[in-house]
Amino acid sequence: MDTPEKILEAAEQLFADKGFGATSLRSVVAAAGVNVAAIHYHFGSKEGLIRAVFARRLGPINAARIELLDKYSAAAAPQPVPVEEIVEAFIRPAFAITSREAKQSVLARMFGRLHTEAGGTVHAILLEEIRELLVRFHTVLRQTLPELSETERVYRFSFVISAMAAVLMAPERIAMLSQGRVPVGNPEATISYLLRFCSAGLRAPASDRVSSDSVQVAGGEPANAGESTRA
Amino acid sequence: MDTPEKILEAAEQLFADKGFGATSLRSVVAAAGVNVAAIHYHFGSKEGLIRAVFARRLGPINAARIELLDKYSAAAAPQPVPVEEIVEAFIRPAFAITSREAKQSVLARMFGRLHTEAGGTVHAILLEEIRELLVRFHTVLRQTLPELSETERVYRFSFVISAMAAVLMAPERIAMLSQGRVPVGNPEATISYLLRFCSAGLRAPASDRVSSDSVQVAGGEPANAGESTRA
DNA sequence: GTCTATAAGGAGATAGAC
DNA sequence: GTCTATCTCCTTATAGAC
Repeated sequence: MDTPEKILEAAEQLFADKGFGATSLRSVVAAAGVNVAAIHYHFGSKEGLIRAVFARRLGPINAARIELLDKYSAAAAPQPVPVEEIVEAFIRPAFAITSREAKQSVLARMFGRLHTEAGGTVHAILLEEIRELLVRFHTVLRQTLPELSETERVYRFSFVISAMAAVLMAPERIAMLSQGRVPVGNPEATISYLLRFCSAGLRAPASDRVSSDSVQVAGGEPANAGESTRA
Repeated sequence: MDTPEKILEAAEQLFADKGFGATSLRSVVAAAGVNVAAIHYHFGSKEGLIRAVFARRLGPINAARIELLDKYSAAAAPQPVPVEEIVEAFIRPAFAITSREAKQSVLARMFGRLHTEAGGTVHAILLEEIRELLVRFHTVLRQTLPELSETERVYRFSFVISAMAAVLMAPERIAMLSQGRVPVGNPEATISYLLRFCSAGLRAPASDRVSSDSVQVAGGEPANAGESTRA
């Protein structure tokens, strides 16, 4: 393993454990067994390192998301994609990378942190990377749930992201919430719980009246075609 | 306004904006217009300050949560409390404190941060303060949703907490997710969206088979009506 | 109680020898 | 490419005058 890779591995682990802001470059080089100057030589700055760590992982995950969504889209056409499949296409790839390797949940926790660590550089990096992805998912969701106002649809999908991100970031928090009574760590079970909860939540009857609210989106389809109150 | 209070106000604002770890005591004293040494004189340390900031706010919110839950509990007796009311009892008090004063969402964002800023001191402080509250809510939830396994029930309530915390912490993230198309800031609408989504999610058909896991509780509806098995 | 001054150390980043 | 040494800045915390 060459020096840049050693640094990336160590940084990933530390970012997952302590967060981006709280991880010092000095702790990274100590964990990687390389020199202090190596990070700046290879990545330029701390922000450059964070960016590189993500670039290595976020791409494949988002590609898998799009691939799954395309698959479900094709299978459902010309009907809208079922809610469950939209949610699964978004959630599963984020967990998939976890169960493959021994490192377990390091990646998952780092990505969870990416969603919850607000403000500043990190948030900007995330947004840059997933903007296109979100447009894609919202487009599909709009067809599946036309009875929701644009606003409520966006809120609901943000709830899905939040629930997923939180459980990715700190699976052990679940155990804490239950005073240790509940086992933790089975990714397949977690995915299943998330799918049930989020799908039902997305499909809940609309809260907004569908009226003046629907916002026209450039390049998107007209929102709120038929108004059906479906559970 | 005396010095300790000035410090608490300024700290609250900064913690909400930048997070606990990223807020330096120097920025707090600068914002409060007091001296560097004042914090240590009045609160002993940074951790002492964090603790004091929460002690001032978390108590009343959790008291309001319990009060609401008791009210709904009494109104429903001897039936289980409806899911919507359990969720509302948990969510509304966290937003209520927001809309009262001009400070707007400072408090809300700080509490959101409290939920999402994982690890270390802050998490320990939170857990200490809300342990009793969680036991109470889970007890009520167990009666309302006896068809869920204990594990799935705990997961689902953690999703509720996550969704709420995320929107409390960064309401502007919603706007970002939607490329700025969606307006933000109406607390009552946000509560309404959360209630719909979370209630439906909690009430979704069980994913787990109810076997050895479920803790038996008296007085529930039949379990697992129309269940389509999905991984 | 409040201030100035300062201690003691960690942060990110860089220059220059090898 | 990798190292040592160092710069500059910022952090928490404290000592002691007023």
